[in-house]
Amino acid sequence: MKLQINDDFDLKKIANSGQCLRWWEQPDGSYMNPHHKNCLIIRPLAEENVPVYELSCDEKDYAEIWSHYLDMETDYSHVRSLIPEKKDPFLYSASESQKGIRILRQDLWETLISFIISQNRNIPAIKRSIELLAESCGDKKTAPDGTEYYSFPTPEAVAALSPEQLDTCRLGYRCRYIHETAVGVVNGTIDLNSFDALSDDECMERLLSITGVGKKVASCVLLFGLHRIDAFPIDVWIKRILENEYKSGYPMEEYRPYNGIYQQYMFAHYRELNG
DNA sequence: AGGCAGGCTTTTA
DNA sequence: TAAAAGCCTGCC
Repeated sequence: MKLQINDDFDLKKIANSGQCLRWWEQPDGSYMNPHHKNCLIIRPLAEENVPVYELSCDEKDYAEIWSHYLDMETDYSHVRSLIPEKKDPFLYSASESQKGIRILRQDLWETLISFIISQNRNIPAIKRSIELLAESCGDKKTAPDGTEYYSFPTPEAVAALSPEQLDTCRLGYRCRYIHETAVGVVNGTIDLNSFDALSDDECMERLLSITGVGKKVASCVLLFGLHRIDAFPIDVWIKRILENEYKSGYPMEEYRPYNGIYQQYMFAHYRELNG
């Protein structure tokens, strides 16, 4: 189907933002991304300067799955318009240069495992481990364009892996965290379905009780897996930003409930400048 | 109680 | 060789 998108929407910026580790750029400039049991291909069409895209799904699947996944309910240009240009020139210029990023509504389980894997590693290495894990126990699928890929493994599939099999995914010391988390989800110790009904703070508390999940990973899971858009992950880059650009403090209270979206602008902007 | 040092696997630049 | 979308353990 064809779709015109008038709000902020930049495929490349979303794919490179670091929130999604399985968006694959195709030779023709389109992007393919698996989600649950489905896979979507989005191809930009340059038609008379109108932001039109060709999606590999039909209207029904767009309405039921992909519109929500792409967070089309949120008006990002409005969220950007709330940034005080003169009072906070750094955030303002970050939001201008990174306009087009959206916070996807990704699967909670996949996000949890992906960000446990992410700790103390750079993005190419993270993506590699995730693909190895998918290949080792995900299901082989065929994308709408005929490409083969592996779905993100279920908790049951990961829990069933032997230590030797997990070790082939180059997870290093995170092997134990991944395995214990998968087992916890399977046996009900970790009830991912219960999170939606909880407050941000309650979600944070439960996430922190998982071995291998600290404050940073938990914040990423809140933001990317539970769509709590006020969550503010502080990684090495954000830490540098706070130290260098906000010596007199960052106005967290003032920016509620959009701290997570602003964090994404700053993260991507700073990495582009210094990474 | 809360903060800090040291260690951890592997990849990337 | 240092750094990488950090966390855990042990120690104070």
